[in-house]
Amino acid sequence: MHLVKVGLYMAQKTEETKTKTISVIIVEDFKLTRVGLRCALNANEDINVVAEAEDAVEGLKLIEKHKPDVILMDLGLPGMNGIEAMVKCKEMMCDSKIIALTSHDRCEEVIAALSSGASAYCLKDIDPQKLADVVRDVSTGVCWIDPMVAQMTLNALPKIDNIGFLPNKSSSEGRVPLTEREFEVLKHLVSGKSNTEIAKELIVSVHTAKAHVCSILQKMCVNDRVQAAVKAVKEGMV
Amino acid sequence: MHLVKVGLYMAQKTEETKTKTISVIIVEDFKLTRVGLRCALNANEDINVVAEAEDAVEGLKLIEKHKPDVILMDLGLPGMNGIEAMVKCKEMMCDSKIIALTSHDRCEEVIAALSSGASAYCLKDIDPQKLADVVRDVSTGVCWIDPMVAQMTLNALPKIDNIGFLPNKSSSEGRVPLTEREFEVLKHLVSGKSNTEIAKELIVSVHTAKAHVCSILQKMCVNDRVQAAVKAVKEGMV
DNA sequence: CAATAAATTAGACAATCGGGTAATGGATTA
DNA sequence: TAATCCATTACCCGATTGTCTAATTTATTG
Repeated sequence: MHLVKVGLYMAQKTEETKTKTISVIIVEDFKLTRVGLRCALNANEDINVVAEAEDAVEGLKLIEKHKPDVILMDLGLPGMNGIEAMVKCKEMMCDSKIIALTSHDRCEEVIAALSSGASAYCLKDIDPQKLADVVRDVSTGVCWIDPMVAQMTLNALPKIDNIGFLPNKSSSEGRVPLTEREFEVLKHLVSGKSNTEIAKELIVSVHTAKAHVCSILQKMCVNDRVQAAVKAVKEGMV
Repeated sequence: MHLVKVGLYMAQKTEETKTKTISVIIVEDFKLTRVGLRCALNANEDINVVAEAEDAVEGLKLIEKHKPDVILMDLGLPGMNGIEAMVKCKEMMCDSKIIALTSHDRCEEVIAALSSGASAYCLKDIDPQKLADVVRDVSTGVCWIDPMVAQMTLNALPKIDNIGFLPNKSSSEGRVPLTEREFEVLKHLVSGKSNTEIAKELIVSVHTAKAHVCSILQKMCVNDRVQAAVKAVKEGMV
């Protein structure tokens, strides 16, 4: 019975998600931990540790070079800490998902990490195989938070008055989705670039950039790029 | 390979928490969805759906009676909605972990659910086997959030000043604080108002508004109002 | 009291923005 | 095949933006 289940699960995995391996970069100062992480992850054939760094500066270089799917980031690094590194990472328009890894469970550290770009928070005593699962989850965009700190994270969320919460209203109804290209433009827009700069980045004319921005504004139902940027940030579109 | 992993994981579990199977209660108004959920979960021998309810009132009774490990709670219930039910659930000192289940991806709904007692947020198009994984995860206390809404949730977390995190850096050193008036202007700026509109709101001339904006940009070390707005939102200044 | 900072106003200027309209080629779909 | 959507480019035009210099008034602080 159990065998059947696992079999089914693997078969399903193979068809859907496991078409390519997940590339991972490890940023961790302790050599021993680094080796342990690498071994634990590389034991999974769908996960591939492509590089390792022992400090944030080196890590950022490797991240920019390899553009991995997932980054395992230790928070307690010498020099630039993991949180600063994550912020820098986001600034360089990096799409990699970040797993914050630490042995601490201080509330501020958890919140700081998650609000600075981490998609997951793991304590270092995590089961190695579980970590592999988290890597897979996070690579698809899931937010995963260790049991030890999950509650304090949830408590930190702003309480929303649930009056006026209407189950009837369908949200994404009249919403026109942005095209891929428009999303690219939106990212640059959010980073504060002018149309000219966006055009330069995407190697198109200013007219094209303007056309995309115009279209974005209409689809997002906003009047100017500031509103678009704020809405994008608040709704987590970028 | 996979078998070994499952074996190890279960062995570990057995010592700690999983001496018995995970009991689950489903609260969902659509009969068809209810059947689907039950089948998907009961196909796993370590998960046992002990009861089902089609509305919140009935659900709460069953929860009090069975005290399940995990509750699958639909948010769009008739009468008392899922969020109210979760609040009531916490009030009755219930230790069950709650998975919020919905097809909506509205930001307020997500935050409301997670801040009202849910440990996980799943969209209904989740893979059935994945849902079983989430049930296992959540039963150990993990916080799990669907990729579709993960980013917006993380963005809702309060931003913590991450400088000063390390013993090295002295925290808000070279930072010039905004004046009260400038904060007012910033708020309007973030809401996407033009200088003219800001001036009208504050009953000052456009020149004044512009002067404030100019000063804000310099103090925040950004080049334009878009960057200022994004930074303000990201750092939770507004 | 004097000095400093903040808020206010003004004029001017180059650059950018947002909204039109319109055309072309490529890809996908009906 | 025709229709549709997307990306691209172009031009025009009025409105807006960001920076500059410069001046006045009002608090606040030493």
